[in-house]
Amino acid sequence: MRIEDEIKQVKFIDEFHKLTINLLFSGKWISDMMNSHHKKYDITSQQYNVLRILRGQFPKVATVNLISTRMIDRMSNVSRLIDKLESKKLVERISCENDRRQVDITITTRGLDLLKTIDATKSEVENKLENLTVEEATMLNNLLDKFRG
Amino acid sequence: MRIEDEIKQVKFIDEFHKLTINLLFSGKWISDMMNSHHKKYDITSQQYNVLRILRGQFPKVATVNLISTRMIDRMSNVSRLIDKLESKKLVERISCENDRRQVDITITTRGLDLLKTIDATKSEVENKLENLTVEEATMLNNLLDKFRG
DNA sequence: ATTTAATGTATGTATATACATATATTTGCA
DNA sequence: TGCAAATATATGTATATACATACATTAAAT
Repeated sequence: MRIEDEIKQVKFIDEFHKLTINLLFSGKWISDMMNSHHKKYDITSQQYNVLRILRGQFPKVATVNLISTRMIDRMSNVSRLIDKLESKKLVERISCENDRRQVDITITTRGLDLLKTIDATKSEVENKLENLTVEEATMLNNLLDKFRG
Repeated sequence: MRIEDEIKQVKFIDEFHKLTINLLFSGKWISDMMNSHHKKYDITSQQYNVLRILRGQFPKVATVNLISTRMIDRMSNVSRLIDKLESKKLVERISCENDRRQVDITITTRGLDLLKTIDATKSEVENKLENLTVEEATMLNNLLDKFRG
């Protein structure tokens, strides 16, 4: 569906103006869909993202700092995000001995299982991906990277 | 900058997986930049968006309903957004006579002036747009529309 | 060695947001 | 006409988020 129909706007100043709105809209659109998928498993997309990062590190530990540099949606308070995951027993926090400021975080077996369950079910987003060919997806990726500079 | 460098992720399952992350990241990236631009003028991007919609209608009035169907980032409570704008005297609310459920909203002169000021200064986003040619922007727009289906 | 700066994490607080629900009014239909 | 459903907007509430700031620890400088 064309962006002008999505937001019922008939005219844009130019193709660039349209692009900023299209990017804002598409980003929100995809994040809403992912959120609704993750919500079925009682976590937020941010929490899911942290779990993915931790699985990528597993069995190595990760610090709060490392997590925040790798997050898609960087936020100031990763601590509270970890609080949530810890209370659900999806991650573990162990204070680091070498540098006592640091906190080492690992994903638990339960966390790994949850990820496996979530990833086993296809989200709406993944279905939408079928609208594009591999070539088109590659082109989109390159154009997005080029746009951000 | 390539998305893999932005979030320091080396491997993606495939080009589609990379695309979902790239879209999420790019959307957040652009919305953060716009937010910081709007913040200088003491409004949020959502409020800016509403003002733009109202200017598009001006001098006609707009209802809450019309505004919400045209918003980039649709939200449930446009009412409270209008509250904010009203208290800043950027919009006016007049209850509609024909249908007393409706509330007619118009942008004030002050609101129009603020928009003019904001749009006169180029945002970071607009500078970034120079990374792309018109052809590339058009291609991106088409690919985004096709992706959403 | 002692002070200062830098780093890593956590927290206080105000605001924003999502979601459910309420209120008022109008419409449609038995 | 009278009453249920639909529509338009507003509000209550829990949670999320941004932003500033605090705290503890380590590194650097003098």
